[in-house]
Amino acid sequence: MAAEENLYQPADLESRWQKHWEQQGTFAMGDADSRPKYYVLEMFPYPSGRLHMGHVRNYSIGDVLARFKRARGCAVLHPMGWDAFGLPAENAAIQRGVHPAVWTRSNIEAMRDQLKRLGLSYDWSREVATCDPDYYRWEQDIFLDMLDRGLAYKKGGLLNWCDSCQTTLANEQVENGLCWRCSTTVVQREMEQWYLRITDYAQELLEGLSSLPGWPAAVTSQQETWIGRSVGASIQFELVDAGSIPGVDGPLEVFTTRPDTLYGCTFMSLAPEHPWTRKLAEGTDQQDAVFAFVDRMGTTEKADRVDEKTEKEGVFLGRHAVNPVTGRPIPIYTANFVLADYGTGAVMAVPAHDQRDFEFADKYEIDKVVVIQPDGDALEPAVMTEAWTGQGVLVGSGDHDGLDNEAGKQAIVDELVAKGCGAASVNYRIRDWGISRQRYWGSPIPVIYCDGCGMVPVPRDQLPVVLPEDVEPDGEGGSPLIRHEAFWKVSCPTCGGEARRETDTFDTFMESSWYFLRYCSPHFLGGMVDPQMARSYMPVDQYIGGIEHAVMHLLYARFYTKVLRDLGHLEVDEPFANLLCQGMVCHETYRDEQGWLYPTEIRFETNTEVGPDGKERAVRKAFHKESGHEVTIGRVEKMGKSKHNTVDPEMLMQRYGADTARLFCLFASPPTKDLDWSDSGVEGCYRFLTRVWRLVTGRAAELAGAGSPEGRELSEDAVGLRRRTHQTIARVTDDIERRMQLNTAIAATMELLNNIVAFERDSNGKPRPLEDDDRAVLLEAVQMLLRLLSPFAPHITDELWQALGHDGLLEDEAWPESSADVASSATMSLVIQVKGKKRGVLEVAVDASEEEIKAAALAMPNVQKFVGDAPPRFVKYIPGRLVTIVPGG
RNA sequence: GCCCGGGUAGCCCAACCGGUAGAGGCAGGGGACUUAAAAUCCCCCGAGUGUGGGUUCGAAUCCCACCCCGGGUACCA
Repeated sequence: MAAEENLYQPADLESRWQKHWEQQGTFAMGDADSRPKYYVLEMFPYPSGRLHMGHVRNYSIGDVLARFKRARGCAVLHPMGWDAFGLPAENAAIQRGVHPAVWTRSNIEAMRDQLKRLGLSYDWSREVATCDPDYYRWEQDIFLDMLDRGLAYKKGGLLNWCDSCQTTLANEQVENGLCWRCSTTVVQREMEQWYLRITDYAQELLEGLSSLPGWPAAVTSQQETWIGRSVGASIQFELVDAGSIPGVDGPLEVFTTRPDTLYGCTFMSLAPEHPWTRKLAEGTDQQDAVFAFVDRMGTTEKADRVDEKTEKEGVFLGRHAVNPVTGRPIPIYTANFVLADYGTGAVMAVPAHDQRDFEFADKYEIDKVVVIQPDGDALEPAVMTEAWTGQGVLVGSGDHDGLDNEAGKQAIVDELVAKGCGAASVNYRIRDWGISRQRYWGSPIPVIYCDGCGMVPVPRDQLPVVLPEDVEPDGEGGSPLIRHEAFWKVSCPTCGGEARRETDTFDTFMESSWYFLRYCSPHFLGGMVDPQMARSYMPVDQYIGGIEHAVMHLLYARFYTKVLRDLGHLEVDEPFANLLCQGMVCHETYRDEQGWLYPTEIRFETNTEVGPDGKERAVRKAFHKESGHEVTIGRVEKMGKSKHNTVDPEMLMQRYGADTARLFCLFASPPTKDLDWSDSGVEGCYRFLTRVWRLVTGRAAELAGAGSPEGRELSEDAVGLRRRTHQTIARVTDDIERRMQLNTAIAATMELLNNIVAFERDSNGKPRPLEDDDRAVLLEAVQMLLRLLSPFAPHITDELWQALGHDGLLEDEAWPESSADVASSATMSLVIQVKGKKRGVLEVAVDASEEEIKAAALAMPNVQKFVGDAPPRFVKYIPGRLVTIVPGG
């Protein structure tokens, strides 16, 4: 018997269907299509060579949506490509002697193969790889446009430098003072590099966030914080020795959000890096102290400098400025807590009303002047223990005394404007995007430096500037392009003289800032995107990826979109209408004295033990497979190499097949929440598919051609199954379309299977013989089960669909509609509550009137017992749910 | 510190607008099948929702205070 059974063997059938889809072009998308478009996009991967479980989860979510929308009649654009430039390729080259291009391309091959084996419904004809000159040439082209418009510029200054990556980093790419990629402490270096004027778009980037209700608040609020808009005033402070200080011309400018406290400003603080810090001190008797302090700050790590716990310290510069409203001279200091790159790098210090200034003034015995009195309190500088930063009424502020401090802000700004030494002003924390990288494996920056002509853009007809591949990264520091004479030695496009090419390459976030556009017309030769295709497909309707890019990729892509709109390449303001950030994939950790262990090295034992409460409970222990010793089961953490708590998707696919891998990633938790890996949970999903398989293959022959259940006189059980079938259609549809709650959609299909099995079994749990009517109902239920399951587990469902005698693909079947008539039942059960406590259940016809229901509820013996004789205070009917009664008396 | 999430059976999770706390899976127990085991099938057990208050006829859900976990951010003038 067993030998004849048709076993579920995913490996074989999955590759068969994948080939079939590819040959049929099932997921390819033509451009002339009258159906409504739906663009579903998952963040494209860096081609590391192997998928990890986070990828599987990310792409499975997107694939369900793509397949669902296709079934709902949309023209679905669902592309995939490769974020192919970047450091790991160079590191691999240095460590293993493989060229980055070779390494990257073979990784792409391997990962594309893995993606195909997952059965993801991509239109592979749109695949792009960012390291392809046909791709990055358009980035170079747009860069030249930005250069023309002044949106790209080069400047020197202090930059974030990662010594491990041997390159500069943009501000967004420094996380807690560490490199986002390798967690090395970032240091400051004086360098020249290219910038994009993202600050020109700061206000629009901020305002645009409110047009994105489909984005998680966690992301929009992070971007809002990053952009950091502050409203206040810029104020000029004249210097006491104005005009006689070499290198210092004009007043000292500050930005403040508290112009209302200006009368209380008793000193100023400059960042050690402020261009005037040394100049002001030069020649005064403070010179040596100041220079020593600035030097010391220069060698202090930024992370330590900006730690709030670091004591405030500084040095008097030996100079004074004039408070523009009081006319009093105030000392100028340099202070460690003043940031060079925020505002003007100089602050007006109001010790009575700013905690930092308060501490600083305490330490250096600087006057505190109270200019805001809180309601019902009289602040006295001598006895204050901390600054008053709250609201109050202005005092000691000349004509403004008595004003509420909020009104005082405007009043004092008005005074400054009248005096010509200040104005209302808005400041942003975001700074321009530094895009030069001193690395090889990236797109060349298309400019040339000529001694005679200066910086010269590479003429358009010479694009792309192709990254030479006859280069061997050696880890010597600096881009190897510097040592590649054939690359950098060029003649000047303007004068024909000897010139040098730029040898830095673009930040790889440049490529990922517009790849979603290239997918719209991946082979277009006239520009980065065919405007007509951009019009057809943009914006992305649903973008799916990790939240780690909240202020890197997602901000840059929004910026790029606005720039490209202004350059006439597209018409949308925002690239991604809806964003879903999937949760992390987590796994238990295991360790022994030697360190972390991989799950594959562990064997488990479960025993029941009697706990201290006398109850029996299961106790799970972990043992090292090889040595047999017990190992510690640690906490559940994000899967990662460092903790060894990874599960390889490849193993999973080989053992259970792609359908199970997909199903588990979607079933174990809702898409936006973290997913705890569980081997037994995977087994459960496999078991579910096996049950579906056995059910359908066991009944296929007799079900094929069983006909429709419509218009038949059905048994009660059959009506019940039809009802569950149609209820399930409605639930799964709603769970995917409106709620994006894929775990409960799958649970609903599991429930339907349970109902189907209960229907087709006899009292001994064996398949029972079926009448015609039952066969029709069963066929409908089974077909709906397959159709509903197909976005999640596309291979097995196609196979079983065929087994039921269908020639076409399930992918070509429309999504089913739930019939409200069939889904509803004739009666409903209502809970009857008395004073909020459940006292009975009433079975009534669904069309019973409210009066009938209330009367029936009150008539129930158990209800009467609790209601008593007095007329009830009130009786309320919650339709379809319950009747609640409050007794009178 | 501040800003987001999250705390529901032994575990992962449901409960959508305030209306019967349980859909689904795992684990556990029992039974059927088997020489036996695995697989399979059937049945069963199980929490009162982190804590303390409040609103309500009724709270996992709303309000207040607090605890724990995860993420982000942190001298931003």
